[in-house]
Amino acid sequence: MLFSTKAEYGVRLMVELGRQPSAAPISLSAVAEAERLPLSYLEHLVARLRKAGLVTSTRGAHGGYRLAKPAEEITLDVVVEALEGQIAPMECFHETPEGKVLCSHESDGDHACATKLLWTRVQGGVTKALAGTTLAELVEFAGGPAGGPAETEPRAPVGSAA
Amino acid sequence: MLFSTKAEYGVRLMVELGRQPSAAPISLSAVAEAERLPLSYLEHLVARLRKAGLVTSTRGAHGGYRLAKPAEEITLDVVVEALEGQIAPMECFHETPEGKVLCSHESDGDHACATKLLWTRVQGGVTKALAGTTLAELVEFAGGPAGGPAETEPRAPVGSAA
DNA sequence: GGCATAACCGACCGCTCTTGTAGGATTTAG
DNA sequence: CTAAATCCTACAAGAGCGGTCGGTTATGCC
Repeated sequence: MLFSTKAEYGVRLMVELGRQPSAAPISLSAVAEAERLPLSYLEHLVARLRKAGLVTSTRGAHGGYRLAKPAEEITLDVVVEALEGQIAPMECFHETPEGKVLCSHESDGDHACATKLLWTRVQGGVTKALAGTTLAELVEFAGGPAGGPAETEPRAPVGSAA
Repeated sequence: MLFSTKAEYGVRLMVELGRQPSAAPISLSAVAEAERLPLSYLEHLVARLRKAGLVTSTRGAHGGYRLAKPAEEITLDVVVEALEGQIAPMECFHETPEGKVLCSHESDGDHACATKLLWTRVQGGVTKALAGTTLAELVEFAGGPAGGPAETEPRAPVGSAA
Protein backbone atom coordinates (compact mmCIF):
# COMPACT_ATOMS: atom_id res chain seq x y z
CA MET A 1 0.00 0.00 0.00
CA LEU A 2 1.41 3.34 -1.01
CA PHE A 3 -0.54 5.35 1.55
CA SER A 4 -2.16 4.56 4.86
CA THR A 5 -5.66 5.40 5.94
CA LYS A 6 -4.33 8.66 7.33
CA ALA A 7 -4.35 10.01 3.80
CA GLU A 8 -7.67 8.40 3.00
CA TYR A 9 -9.47 9.69 6.08
CA GLY A 10 -7.78 13.07 5.94
CA VAL A 11 -8.68 13.68 2.33
CA ARG A 12 -12.28 12.66 2.99
CA LEU A 13 -12.31 15.09 5.87
CA MET A 14 -11.07 17.84 3.59
CA VAL A 15 -13.67 16.98 0.96
CA GLU A 16 -16.39 17.11 3.60
CA LEU A 17 -15.22 20.58 4.60
CA GLY A 18 -15.17 21.60 0.96
CA ARG A 19 -18.73 20.39 0.48
CA GLN A 20 -20.04 22.97 2.94
CA PRO A 21 -21.60 25.83 1.00
CA SER A 22 -21.49 28.48 3.72
CA ALA A 23 -18.48 29.67 5.66
CA ALA A 24 -19.90 28.30 8.92
CA PRO A 25 -17.56 25.86 10.65
CA ILE A 26 -18.48 22.18 10.91
CA SER A 27 -17.75 20.14 13.98
CA LEU A 28 -15.57 17.09 13.74
CA SER A 29 -18.34 14.91 15.10
CA ALA A 30 -20.52 15.91 12.16
CA VAL A 31 -17.75 14.88 9.76
CA ALA A 32 -17.18 11.66 11.65
CA GLU A 33 -20.82 10.75 11.41
CA ALA A 34 -21.13 11.70 7.73
CA GLU A 35 -18.09 9.66 6.74
CA ARG A 36 -18.54 6.99 9.43
CA LEU A 37 -15.04 7.45 10.76
CA PRO A 38 -13.82 7.33 14.38
CA LEU A 39 -13.99 10.79 15.88
CA SER A 40 -10.98 10.46 18.18
CA TYR A 41 -8.81 9.41 15.29
CA LEU A 42 -9.96 12.29 13.14
CA GLU A 43 -8.79 14.63 15.90
CA HIS A 44 -5.21 13.54 15.30
CA LEU A 45 -5.53 13.97 11.57
CA VAL A 46 -7.16 17.38 11.67
CA ALA A 47 -4.39 18.53 13.99
CA ARG A 48 -1.89 17.83 11.24
CA LEU A 49 -3.99 19.68 8.71
CA ARG A 50 -4.28 22.63 11.03
CA LYS A 51 -0.54 22.75 11.68
CA ALA A 52 -0.01 22.74 7.93
CA GLY A 53 -2.30 25.74 7.62
CA LEU A 54 -4.89 23.93 5.53
CA VAL A 55 -7.82 24.32 7.92
CA THR A 56 -8.73 26.86 10.58
CA SER A 57 -10.55 26.08 13.79
CA THR A 58 -12.87 27.93 16.12
CA ARG A 59 -13.19 26.58 19.62
CA GLY A 60 -16.13 26.41 21.95
CA ALA A 61 -19.78 25.74 21.30
CA HIS A 62 -20.86 26.00 17.65
CA GLY A 63 -17.22 25.82 16.76
CA GLY A 64 -15.58 23.54 14.25
CA TYR A 65 -13.34 23.61 11.21
CA ARG A 66 -13.23 25.46 7.90
CA LEU A 67 -10.94 25.35 4.92
CA ALA A 68 -8.25 27.97 5.28
CA LYS A 69 -8.37 28.64 1.53
CA PRO A 70 -10.91 28.09 -1.24
CA ALA A 71 -10.95 24.51 -2.44
CA GLU A 72 -9.77 25.56 -5.89
CA GLU A 73 -6.46 26.72 -4.42
CA ILE A 74 -5.74 23.58 -2.42
CA THR A 75 -3.75 20.93 -4.24
CA LEU A 76 -3.66 17.42 -2.92
CA ASP A 77 0.10 17.10 -2.71
CA VAL A 78 0.10 19.54 0.18
CA VAL A 79 -2.78 17.73 1.86
CA VAL A 80 -1.27 14.27 1.58
CA GLU A 81 2.14 15.48 2.67
CA ALA A 82 0.62 17.10 5.75
CA LEU A 83 -1.03 13.81 6.64
CA GLU A 84 1.60 11.26 5.70
CA GLY A 85 4.80 13.22 6.06
CA GLN A 86 7.22 13.91 3.24
CA ILE A 87 6.44 11.86 0.18
CA ALA A 88 9.48 9.96 -0.99
CA PRO A 89 9.51 6.63 -2.78
CA MET A 90 12.38 5.33 -0.68
CA GLU A 91 14.07 5.83 2.67
CA CYS A 92 17.30 7.09 1.12
CA PHE A 93 15.45 9.77 -0.83
CA HIS A 94 15.53 13.33 0.41
CA GLU A 95 14.26 16.39 -1.38
CA THR A 96 16.19 19.55 -0.71
CA PRO A 97 14.39 22.90 -0.35
CA GLU A 98 15.48 23.77 -3.89
CA GLY A 99 13.67 20.71 -5.22
CA LYS A 100 16.76 18.68 -5.93
CA VAL A 101 16.64 14.99 -5.16
CA LEU A 102 19.36 13.40 -3.11
CA CYS A 103 20.10 9.76 -2.46
CA SER A 104 22.20 8.72 0.49
CA HIS A 105 23.82 5.91 -1.49
CA GLU A 106 24.85 8.38 -4.16
CA SER A 107 28.61 8.01 -4.02
CA ASP A 108 29.17 5.09 -1.70
CA GLY A 109 31.64 3.28 -3.84
CA ASP A 110 32.31 2.15 -7.33
CA HIS A 111 29.25 3.05 -9.37
CA ALA A 112 26.27 5.40 -9.28
CA CYS A 113 23.14 4.50 -7.36
CA ALA A 114 21.39 2.08 -9.68
CA THR A 115 17.90 2.75 -8.47
CA LYS A 116 17.92 6.52 -8.51
CA LEU A 117 16.59 6.74 -12.05
CA LEU A 118 13.65 4.54 -11.15
CA TRP A 119 12.65 6.29 -7.94
CA THR A 120 13.02 9.68 -9.54
CA ARG A 121 10.49 8.69 -12.18
CA VAL A 122 8.11 7.25 -9.60
CA GLN A 123 8.44 10.35 -7.47
CA GLY A 124 7.64 12.47 -10.50
CA GLY A 125 4.59 10.41 -11.34
CA VAL A 126 3.12 10.63 -7.87
CA THR A 127 3.89 14.29 -7.39
CA LYS A 128 2.40 15.15 -10.75
CA ALA A 129 -0.79 13.26 -9.96
CA LEU A 130 -1.18 14.83 -6.54
CA ALA A 131 -0.21 18.37 -7.46
CA GLY A 132 -2.41 18.23 -10.52
CA THR A 133 -5.52 17.54 -8.50
CA THR A 134 -7.35 20.23 -6.56
CA LEU A 135 -9.69 19.73 -3.65
CA ALA A 136 -12.41 21.40 -5.70
CA GLU A 137 -12.21 18.58 -8.23
CA LEU A 138 -12.77 15.99 -5.54
CA VAL A 139 -15.67 17.94 -4.07
CA GLU A 140 -17.22 18.10 -7.50
CA PHE A 141 -16.58 14.40 -8.03
CA ALA A 142 -18.18 13.55 -4.70
CA GLY A 143 -21.41 15.19 -5.74
CA GLY A 144 -20.78 18.88 -5.38
CA PRO A 145 -21.65 21.09 -2.39
CA ALA A 146 -23.83 19.58 0.31
CA GLY A 147 -27.58 19.31 0.15
CA GLY A 148 -27.82 15.81 -1.24
CA PRO A 149 -26.39 13.94 -4.18
CA ALA A 150 -27.60 16.25 -6.93
CA GLU A 151 -25.91 14.19 -9.63
CA THR A 152 -24.98 10.58 -9.29
CA GLU A 153 -23.46 10.15 -12.72
CA PRO A 154 -19.81 11.16 -12.86
CA ARG A 155 -19.13 14.43 -14.64
CA ALA A 156 -15.38 14.24 -15.14
CA PRO A 157 -14.14 11.16 -16.97
CA VAL A 158 -12.46 8.89 -14.46
CA GLY A 159 -8.82 8.30 -15.21
CA SER A 160 -8.49 11.37 -17.36
CA ALA A 161 -5.08 11.97 -15.82
CA ALA A 162 -3.58 8.98 -17.65
CA MET B 1 7.68 6.21 2.34
CA LEU B 2 6.01 4.75 -0.71
CA PHE B 3 8.14 1.61 -0.85
CA SER B 4 10.17 -0.33 1.68
CA THR B 5 13.72 -1.50 1.30
CA LYS B 6 12.39 -4.75 -0.13
CA ALA B 7 11.91 -2.92 -3.40
CA GLU B 8 15.22 -1.09 -3.06
CA TYR B 9 17.28 -4.18 -2.28
CA GLY B 10 15.40 -6.34 -4.73
CA VAL B 11 15.86 -3.94 -7.63
CA ARG B 12 19.55 -3.59 -6.84
CA LEU B 13 19.78 -7.35 -6.85
CA MET B 14 18.14 -7.48 -10.26
CA VAL B 15 20.47 -4.78 -11.58
CA GLU B 16 23.45 -6.72 -10.31
CA LEU B 17 22.24 -9.80 -12.17
CA GLY B 18 21.69 -7.69 -15.26
CA ARG B 19 25.24 -6.37 -15.10
CA GLN B 20 26.69 -9.82 -15.64
CA PRO B 21 27.85 -10.10 -19.23
CA SER B 22 27.93 -13.89 -19.48
CA ALA B 23 25.13 -16.31 -18.80
CA ALA B 24 26.99 -17.78 -15.83
CA PRO B 25 25.00 -17.67 -12.59
CA ILE B 26 26.11 -15.43 -9.73
CA SER B 27 25.89 -16.48 -6.14
CA LEU B 28 23.83 -14.45 -3.73
CA SER B 29 26.86 -13.92 -1.51
CA ALA B 30 28.61 -12.21 -4.40
CA VAL B 31 25.66 -9.87 -4.84
CA ALA B 32 25.47 -9.26 -1.11
CA GLU B 33 29.11 -8.28 -1.00
CA ALA B 34 28.94 -6.10 -4.10
CA GLU B 35 25.92 -4.17 -2.84
CA ARG B 36 26.83 -4.45 0.85
CA LEU B 37 23.50 -5.96 1.77
CA PRO B 38 22.72 -8.70 4.32
CA LEU B 39 22.88 -12.08 2.62
CA SER B 40 20.17 -13.75 4.69
CA TYR B 41 17.73 -11.00 3.90
CA LEU B 42 18.47 -11.19 0.20
CA GLU B 43 17.50 -14.84 0.32
CA HIS B 44 13.95 -13.90 1.18
CA LEU B 45 13.79 -11.32 -1.58
CA VAL B 46 15.25 -13.51 -4.28
CA ALA B 47 12.72 -16.17 -3.34
CA ARG B 48 9.94 -13.76 -4.28
CA LEU B 49 11.63 -12.92 -7.55
CA ARG B 50 12.03 -16.57 -8.35
CA LYS B 51 8.40 -17.36 -7.59
CA ALA B 52 7.44 -14.52 -9.92
CA GLY B 53 9.51 -16.12 -12.67
CA LEU B 54 11.94 -13.22 -12.92
CA VAL B 55 15.09 -15.14 -12.04
CA THR B 56 16.16 -18.75 -12.37
CA SER B 57 18.39 -20.58 -9.96
CA THR B 58 20.89 -23.43 -10.15
CA ARG B 59 21.70 -25.17 -6.91
CA GLY B 60 24.90 -26.65 -5.65
CA ALA B 61 28.49 -25.53 -6.01
CA HIS B 62 29.11 -22.83 -8.65
CA GLY B 63 25.38 -22.28 -8.65
CA GLY B 64 23.55 -19.00 -8.30
CA TYR B 65 20.98 -16.88 -10.02
CA ARG B 66 20.39 -15.56 -13.52
CA LEU B 67 17.77 -13.36 -15.09
CA ALA B 68 15.00 -15.48 -16.55
CA LYS B 69 14.66 -13.06 -19.48
CA PRO B 70 16.88 -10.46 -21.13
CA ALA B 71 16.95 -7.22 -19.15
CA GLU B 72 15.31 -5.34 -22.03
CA GLU B 73 12.15 -7.39 -21.60
CA ILE B 74 11.85 -6.92 -17.84
CA THR B 75 9.79 -3.92 -16.77
CA LEU B 76 10.04 -2.65 -13.24
CA ASP B 77 6.35 -2.81 -12.41
CA VAL B 78 6.57 -6.58 -12.43
CA VAL B 79 9.72 -6.53 -10.31
CA VAL B 80 8.37 -4.16 -7.70
CA GLU B 81 5.06 -5.96 -7.52
CA ALA B 82 6.84 -9.27 -6.96
CA LEU B 83 8.75 -7.72 -4.08
CA GLU B 84 6.18 -5.49 -2.43
CA GLY B 85 2.94 -7.22 -3.33
CA GLN B 86 0.18 -5.64 -5.36
CA ILE B 87 0.71 -1.94 -5.86
CA ALA B 88 -2.35 0.01 -4.78
CA PRO B 89 -2.38 3.51 -3.36
CA MET B 90 -4.90 2.61 -0.68
CA GLU B 91 -6.21 -0.36 1.26
CA CYS B 92 -9.68 -0.17 -0.29
CA PHE B 93 -8.23 -0.32 -3.79
CA HIS B 94 -8.30 -3.56 -5.71
CA GLU B 95 -7.42 -4.10 -9.32
CA THR B 96 -9.40 -6.77 -11.11
CA PRO B 97 -7.75 -9.08 -13.62
CA GLU B 98 -9.33 -7.03 -16.41
CA GLY B 99 -7.53 -3.94 -15.17
CA LYS B 100 -10.58 -2.27 -13.70
CA VAL B 101 -10.18 -0.47 -10.40
CA LEU B 102 -12.55 -1.18 -7.55
CA CYS B 103 -13.01 0.65 -4.29
CA SER B 104 -14.69 -1.05 -1.38
CA HIS B 105 -16.39 2.18 -0.30
CA GLU B 106 -17.88 2.54 -3.75
CA SER B 107 -21.55 2.39 -2.93
CA ASP B 108 -21.70 2.48 0.82
CA GLY B 109 -24.38 5.12 1.09
CA ASP B 110 -25.26 8.54 -0.12
CA HIS B 111 -22.55 9.67 -2.50
CA ALA B 112 -19.71 8.28 -4.59
CA CYS B 113 -16.32 7.59 -3.05
CA ALA B 114 -14.75 11.03 -2.91
CA THR B 115 -11.16 9.87 -3.05
CA LYS B 116 -11.41 7.47 -5.95
CA LEU B 117 -10.54 10.08 -8.53
CA LEU B 118 -7.39 10.99 -6.65
CA TRP B 119 -6.11 7.48 -6.03
CA THR B 120 -6.86 6.48 -9.60
CA ARG B 121 -4.61 9.26 -10.83
CA VAL B 122 -1.86 8.36 -8.37
CA GLN B 123 -2.11 4.71 -9.33
CA GLY B 124 -1.78 5.70 -12.96
CA GLY B 125 1.25 7.83 -12.30
CA VAL B 126 3.11 5.13 -10.42
CA THR B 127 2.20 2.35 -12.82
CA LYS B 128 3.23 4.44 -15.80
CA ALA B 129 6.59 5.24 -14.24
CA LEU B 130 7.30 1.63 -13.29
CA ALA B 131 6.02 -0.01 -16.46
CA GLY B 132 7.87 2.54 -18.56
CA THR B 133 11.22 1.59 -17.12
CA THR B 134 13.12 -1.52 -18.13
CA LEU B 135 15.81 -3.26 -16.15
CA ALA B 136 18.17 -2.65 -19.06
CA GLU B 137 17.83 1.09 -18.51
CA LEU B 138 18.85 0.75 -14.89
CA VAL B 139 21.78 -1.47 -15.77
CA GLU B 140 22.90 1.12 -18.27
CA PHE B 141 22.40 3.88 -15.72
CA ALA B 142 24.44 2.00 -13.14
CA GLY B 143 27.42 1.94 -15.45
CA GLY B 144 26.63 -0.77 -17.93
CA PRO B 145 27.78 -4.41 -17.80
CA ALA B 146 30.36 -5.31 -15.17
CA GLY B 147 34.04 -4.64 -15.53
CA GLY B 148 34.12 -1.20 -13.97
CA PRO B 149 32.27 2.07 -14.35
CA ALA B 150 33.05 2.76 -17.98
CA GLU B 151 31.10 6.01 -18.03
CA THR B 152 30.30 8.08 -14.99
CA GLU B 153 28.34 10.76 -16.76
CA PRO B 154 24.66 9.93 -17.17
CA ARG B 155 23.58 9.06 -20.69
CA ALA B 156 19.82 9.19 -20.41
CA PRO B 157 18.38 12.48 -19.12
CA VAL B 158 17.08 11.92 -15.60
CA GLY B 159 13.39 12.52 -15.25
CA SER B 160 12.71 12.03 -18.93
CA ALA B 161 9.65 10.01 -17.96
CA ALA B 162 7.76 13.13 -16.94
C1' DG C 1 32.79 -41.02 -1.10
C1' DG C 2 33.74 -36.85 1.16
C1' DC C 3 33.73 -31.87 1.23
C1' DA C 4 32.86 -27.27 0.18
C1' DT C 5 29.53 -24.46 -1.93
C1' DA C 6 25.28 -22.59 -2.48
C1' DA C 7 20.26 -22.63 -2.98
C1' DC C 8 16.18 -23.45 -0.11
C1' DC C 9 13.02 -23.18 3.91
C1' DG C 10 10.78 -21.82 8.15
C1' DA C 11 10.96 -20.03 12.71
C1' DC C 12 12.01 -16.31 15.47
C1' DC C 13 12.80 -11.39 17.17
C1' DG C 14 13.21 -6.46 18.15
C1' DC C 15 11.53 -2.36 16.37
C1' DT C 16 8.55 1.14 14.47
C1' DC C 17 4.33 2.66 12.58
C1' DT C 18 -0.55 2.31 12.32
C1' DT C 19 -5.03 2.70 14.13
C1' DG C 20 -7.12 3.75 17.19
C1' DT C 21 -9.01 4.67 22.61
C1' DA C 22 -9.18 7.31 26.89
C1' DG C 23 -9.15 11.08 29.77
C1' DG C 24 -8.65 15.37 30.75
C1' DA C 25 -7.97 20.66 29.99
C1' DT C 26 -9.51 24.72 27.69
C1' DT C 27 -12.52 27.78 25.19
C1' DT C 28 -16.96 29.67 23.98
C1' DA C 29 -22.23 30.37 22.92
C1' DG C 30 -26.45 30.58 25.07
C1' DC D 1 -23.40 27.55 34.65
C1' DT D 2 -23.57 24.28 31.30
C1' DA D 3 -23.19 22.01 27.04
C1' DA D 4 -20.50 21.79 23.00
C1' DA D 5 -16.63 21.86 20.96
C1' DT D 6 -11.44 22.07 20.17
C1' DC D 7 -7.06 20.67 22.05
C1' DC D 8 -3.44 17.77 24.20
C1' DT D 9 -1.04 13.74 26.02
C1' DA D 10 -0.61 9.10 27.10
C1' DC D 11 -1.49 4.47 26.22
C1' DA D 12 -2.12 -0.01 23.64
C1' DA D 13 -3.04 -3.91 20.47
C1' DG D 14 -1.60 -5.40 16.10
C1' DA D 15 0.92 -5.66 11.85
C1' DG D 16 4.69 -5.19 8.95
C1' DC D 17 9.66 -4.39 8.40
C1' DG D 18 14.46 -5.64 8.61
C1' DG D 19 17.18 -9.05 9.87
C1' DT D 20 19.11 -13.40 12.06
C1' DC D 21 19.62 -18.26 12.67
C1' DG D 22 19.70 -23.17 12.05
C1' DG D 23 18.93 -26.69 9.31
C1' DT D 24 18.04 -29.28 4.74
C1' DT D 25 18.95 -30.33 0.06
C1' DA D 26 21.48 -30.34 -4.23
C1' DT D 27 25.77 -30.16 -6.89
C1' DG D 28 30.70 -29.73 -8.60
C1' DC D 29 35.28 -31.17 -7.56
C1' DC D 30 39.14 -33.90 -5.59
